[in-house]
Formats: sequence, C-alpha cells, structure tokens
Amino acid sequence: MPSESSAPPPAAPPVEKRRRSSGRVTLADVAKAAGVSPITASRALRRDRGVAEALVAKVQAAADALGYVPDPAARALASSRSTHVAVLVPLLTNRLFVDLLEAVQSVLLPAGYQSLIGVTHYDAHEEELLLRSYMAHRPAGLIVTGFDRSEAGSRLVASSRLPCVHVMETSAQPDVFCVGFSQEDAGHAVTRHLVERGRRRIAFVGAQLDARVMQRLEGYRRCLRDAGRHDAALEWLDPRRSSIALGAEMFEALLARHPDVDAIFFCNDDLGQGGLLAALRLGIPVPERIAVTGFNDLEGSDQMLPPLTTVRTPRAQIGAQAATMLLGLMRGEADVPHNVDVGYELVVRGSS
Amino acid sequence: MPSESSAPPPAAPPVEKRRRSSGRVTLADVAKAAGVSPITASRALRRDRGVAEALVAKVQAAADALGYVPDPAARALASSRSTHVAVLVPLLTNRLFVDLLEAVQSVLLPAGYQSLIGVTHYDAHEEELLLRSYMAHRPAGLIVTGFDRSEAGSRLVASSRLPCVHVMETSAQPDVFCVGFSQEDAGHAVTRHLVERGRRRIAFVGAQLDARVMQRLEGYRRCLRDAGRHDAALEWLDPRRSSIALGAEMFEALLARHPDVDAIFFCNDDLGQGGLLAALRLGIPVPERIAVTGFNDLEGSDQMLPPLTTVRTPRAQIGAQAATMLLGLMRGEADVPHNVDVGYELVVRGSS
DNA sequence: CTGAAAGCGCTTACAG
DNA sequence: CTGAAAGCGCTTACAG
Repeated sequence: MPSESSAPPPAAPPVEKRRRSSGRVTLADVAKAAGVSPITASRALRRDRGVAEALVAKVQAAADALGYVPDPAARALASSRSTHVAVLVPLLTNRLFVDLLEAVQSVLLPAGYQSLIGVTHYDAHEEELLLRSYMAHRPAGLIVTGFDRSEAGSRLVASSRLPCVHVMETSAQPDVFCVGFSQEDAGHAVTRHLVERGRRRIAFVGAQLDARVMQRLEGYRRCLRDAGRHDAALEWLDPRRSSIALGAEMFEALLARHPDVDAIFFCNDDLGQGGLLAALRLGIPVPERIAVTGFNDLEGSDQMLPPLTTVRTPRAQIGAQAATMLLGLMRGEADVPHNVDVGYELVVRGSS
Repeated sequence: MPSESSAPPPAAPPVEKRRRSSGRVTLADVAKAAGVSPITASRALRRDRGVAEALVAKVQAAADALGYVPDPAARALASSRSTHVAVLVPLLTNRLFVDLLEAVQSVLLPAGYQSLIGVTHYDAHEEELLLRSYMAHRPAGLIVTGFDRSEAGSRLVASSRLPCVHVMETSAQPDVFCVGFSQEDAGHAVTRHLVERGRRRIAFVGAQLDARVMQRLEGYRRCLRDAGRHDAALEWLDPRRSSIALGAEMFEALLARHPDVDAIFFCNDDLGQGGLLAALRLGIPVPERIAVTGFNDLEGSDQMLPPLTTVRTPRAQIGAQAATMLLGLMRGEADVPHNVDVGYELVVRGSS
C-alpha cells in the first residue's frame, strides 16, 4: 500500500487534442526561459548577425540549462540545408581512405557536421546511386575522391550547386575546389629514383587501374621515355582489387615472363609488400638482384624485409584541409583556395 | 526575333508572397497527379496497410513518372523517426570493423537506411559524445560494438528505447539483441591447439586491451590453468594501439625476457604478422623454435613466411545478420532472435 | 536589433 | 478504405 498522503492528487494535465510532442526541449522552451521570441533565440544560438550580445548570452544560458539540442530534421526542413556532409570514397579496405576520413571527421564533427560515408567500390554506377540517395538528404556539402566519374555523376554534383571539394588529385580548372598532389609527378619521382640507382629494366605493376594508378603510370612512362628505357612489355597491369596476395602473384608472373627485370615499381604498398614476401619465399635477393618500391606508405611497409621504399602521401593533411575548405564554402567565405597541392615525399628504404 | 504568335502573352504567374518552395517534387505533386489526397499518397508509397491495390499502383506510377524522392527531413520531423542508423565501431584502421561496416551497409542501404558511422577510438567519452550527437538525429536504430561502455553511454542507449543490436560478442541477457561469438572460447581454442602441439611455455601477447582482447586472454588462462601450465609472467600486455610494428617490438622484448618461451598467442593478426617478421629478421625459426598464432585472419596473414595460424572471425556475417535483425526490430517484427552465435574457425597454417 | 506570420514537406491522430 | 485538419520544430522573408 502506498504511504498515506494528505496532498490532493495531482491535477490531470489539461487534455490537449492533437498533441504530438516528443517531449524534447524545443527552441520555444528556450525562448520562453530566456524571455525572447523563438526567432531571436534561433538567431542567438546560431550566432546570426544582429542579436545583442546580452541576449545571446541569456539565450545560450537558457539553452545550456535546459539541455537544448537543436533538431536537425526541423532545421533541415526549414532551411533546406542539413548538417550532413556526404563523403564519397572508393574503398574503406584501403587504409589510405580511412586515414582521410578520420581527418575529415576530426574537423567536421566539432563544427557540428555529420559525415555520410559512401563507399563506391570504384564503380561509377554505385557512385551515382549514392550521390542520388545522399542528395535527397539535402547535405550541406560534398567531398568526393578525384575527378573520374560518370557523366551522370558529374552532372549530379554540378547541378546540386552544393559546396564540393575533390580530394587526392590536383586540377587546373578554375571553377573547382581540390586538395591533393600530382600523382603523375609522384610516379615520375619514384621511377627517376630507380633510374638514378642504375636500374635498366624497370617494370610497373599496377592493379585496380583507377584514375590515380593510371596517372602514376603516366609519370613512370614519361620518365622512362625521357631516359630512353621505356618498354611497354614491362607495364604489368591487372584490373583486380589491389592486395598483398595479388602483389605476390604478379611478382612471380612478371619474373617468370621477364627474368631480366631489375626493378619493380608497385603502384600501391600492399602489392609491394606482397612482392617483397614473394621474393623472400623464392629466395630472390632484394635489392641486390631486384629493387622494389611501393606507393602510399601503408602500415607494415617499414617492417618488411627489407623495408619497402615508397611514397608517403599526406592523406590526413588532405582530409583535414578538404574539410576546412568545405567549412569555408558552406559558410560562404570568399577566400577559400581553389587548388591546394600538399605534395608528397619519397621515402627511400632498404628495398631499393 | 521569336516567331510571331497571335496568342496572348502568358499571364504572369500569380505573385504569391512568402513562397519558399525548393522546386523539388513533393508528395502533394504526386497526390495531385494520381488524383488522391496527400495522406493516401503517403500511405501508398510507404505500403502502409489499408490502401487499395489499385491506388497503390496509381500513386507509385505517378511518383515514378515525376521522379519523386521523399524528403527525409520532413519525414523525420513528422514521424520523429529518421532513416538513419547510427553505427558505432572502435576503429576503422582495423580491417575487421571495415568488413563489418560494409556488410551492414549492404543490407541497410537497399532497405532505404543510411548509416551514420561513428568511430569511438576505444574511448568511452568519445562514444558518449557520438551517442549524444547521433541521438539528436532521431536515428531509427543503433548498432554498437560489444557491451563494454561507460554507464552514461549504456544509459543513453537504454533510455533512447531505440532498437539496438550489439555486435562481436554474445550475451546471456534476455533483454538484449546481439550477434557475435564467444571470444573467450575462441581464445581457449587457440591455446588448446598450442598445448596439443606439445608447447609448454605459451605466452599471450595483447595490445589495446579492450574488452574482447581480455576475453581472449581469459580463454587462454582457463586453458593453461586446466593444463597446469599457466604462468602469469607470460601474459605480455600493452595498452598501446595494435599494429605490425608493435607486434615486432613485443616479440623481441618478450623473448629477451623469457628466452624459454616456445609459443606465442598474439591477440590480433597485425601483432602476429609483426612477430613473424621480427622472427625472420632475428633468424628465429618458426615454428621449430617457436610457434606463433594470431587472431582475426586479417589480410596478408596467409602470405607470411610461414603463413600465420589464426582464427577466422565471420565479421561480414555478423554485420549482415546484425543489420537484418535491426531491420526486423525497426519494423516491429516480433520474432527477432536475441542472441545469435555465428561461431569462429581455427585456421591452422605453417606458423604453428 | 527584435518579432508575428507563414512555410518547409511530410505523418499522426481523429473521423467517417 | 480515404481524407481534412493539425502538427512536428525549426528558419525565411517581411516589417518595424
């Protein structure tokens, strides 16, 4: 039996019809507590221009006290701009893009934006579907990888008129925002390093064959043509997904066909690690008999035997910079740079 | 000059004040085209019960013809349920969680749900912040990793009353939904394998020291105590992030201190790969002098010299199953299983 | 610098 | 089985 009580039972709450309140603290509650109108409260909390200092403080205090959290759905509906940023990357299984994403999130989250991460699997059709689906969410901005997409995909990006930053590549186009580095120059630098080490039969082993791999290949070609050592037969390309196992397989196949090869430029570190492991298994001395290089400086490359020469690509910097630029664009700032080249770094280790 | 025309110039559109239309095709447009009310159109498109077959077809046809895409913000505001599912994982740098996520997305996206991916970095405070931020988005459901979180975090999950599925572990609790396997049993199985191979001084090398690593350790302890071979000095633990380089470092340190160790159970494959590479570097024969095992069967483990014995964890299956269960919960289905054990598989390779 | 009115595009509850 | 009214919680114009 409940303890006795002389107090009258609490009055039943007034029956309001058509009430659907979710019980959450709304802007109206904050406004009432602060003694201002909801519009003013809205402007104060968004730090919109034209609200008196004192009012801003009062509203913010009321919001804090009530534990007010703005409703993103209501905000998106009213303003036709959400706090979502759609971020499209080819794969999450490549550590490169994970590092990129983490950096993006580390800038966007504290600024109040959520990332909608889309994985395209290097498939133009998948990318279109994702773009279409994410556009329906009225994202505030867009981050996409590179410039290589279907025409429909490009049109979706352009016609949305959304702030958009392209990552991983550079571009000379004036109407585009991008952060990256010249994949072709980096490919050239790796090849030149091998040439300078005196290698004469330098092969290029590429998988996936996405736009950036082909740009690195272009740098390789340019360098070897200039050096008078280009041989198309040494371009060893496979469209399958890049992996350690595939690197090992391609290493063996290439050497079986071209035993005179004395250097291999693997287009990615996972392939390079696989090549190094295959050499170890076959008892082929690296770098004495054959030099091996990779690309991207992925985890484990420095632990290989011998450690893998590679190109360190500043993807964390790219992600942070892209997010910062996007923030600027979304806020309508005028001085956002168009084309940021963050460079790359050749890391020479024991394998070459 | 335009072609002559006797028709009067088109009347200027009526000037409506306060118009803010975004120009997008709305439910009202579809309803008008189909000759029904917006409510009926809404119900027809959502396949809500109680709409005549013929009307559903007519509405759907109109929607298709107009290219109607429902506005998620409006829908979320009106129904207080979005099409977002918040998915919290510790890291994206561990391939395990990437495979999990991909599987989740492959089920959720076709069903019309978007994932909000949150990375907690094994940090209870970060997890709370993410939870709080994502809850504001009124997600339709939640997928979280394991059961080990702060009390505030657990409370956020519970008090949200949102459909929630826990992944990677199993639980006997009746009020919880989870998909995973027994980390402790798997740890026990690895250790038993080493015991059966005749190893006597079996060390456990663990990093990160999250809940699941500790459960594997518990399985290791149980097995060795039963075998009468447990020695606490051979539990080699380090709170740093798991990596190939750390595995190599811990391998060397452990052997320097305990030269009589004849087997090492690394709690994750990246550590195990590092250990294997260190052994190679030091000229320590594996498995003759020392057996090495890992956990999770990550990329490259089968390419090591010798290939790494490990436990294959069905994370793709876990992700797909968790997403399917969540779909059931979000749709209010009654027969969703509570505790799904997908098992694991010991993969014996050359390193043991 | 502040606010009353209207609207964003849906769905919920209430009727019939 | 279908619909007219109201409401979800914000922000955008328009005034003053």
